[in-house]
Amino acid sequence: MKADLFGKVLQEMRKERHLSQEKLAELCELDRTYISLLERGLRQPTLATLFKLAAALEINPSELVVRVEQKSD
Amino acid sequence: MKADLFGKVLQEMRKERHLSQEKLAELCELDRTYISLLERGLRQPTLATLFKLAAALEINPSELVVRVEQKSD
DNA sequence: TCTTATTGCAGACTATAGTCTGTAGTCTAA
DNA sequence: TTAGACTACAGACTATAGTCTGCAATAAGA
Repeated sequence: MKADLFGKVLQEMRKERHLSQEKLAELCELDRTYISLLERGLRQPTLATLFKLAAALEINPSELVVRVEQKSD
Repeated sequence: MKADLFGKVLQEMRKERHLSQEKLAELCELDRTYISLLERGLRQPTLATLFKLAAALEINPSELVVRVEQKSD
């Protein structure tokens, strides 16, 4: 699994929902700069963080993972 | 998301495959004691670790997450 | 018994997830 | 020009993921 795939998925999902990094961070109670790190592939979320992000994006956590898998092909 | 759900799923999947913690650890290049910590809900894997575990269990990472979601209900 | 396989668990450690503060760059609208 | 919204990024920090070593407990089989 390439390190930056999740970041790309996260950014796509966030932009589709017209959310700023700051607004997303607020929704999932994470730091704004950490969202930036995730999107740039400089951090890997834990499973608990994945669930928080998915909830904020109103998507199933597993669906987020599916999108990462699809990018792996 | 309750902290120990993933651990239960992991243990179920491992036992279905008749793998010891040690063998699973070897397959995904993680420490045996860490598998134990995961199964007991004392650690949360990162996304990268989730992918490693799924590969060792010969299952899609997203399918692992689906099982955690199902336990959340 | 004894041995082997398996797992829990403690303790000390290293690597990285996640926070906090601040600065600078870009873009858009007034 | 300037002000506001957005983001990249640096640095120093705290919390937790993940490793390593070793010991104790249990169960199953010779």
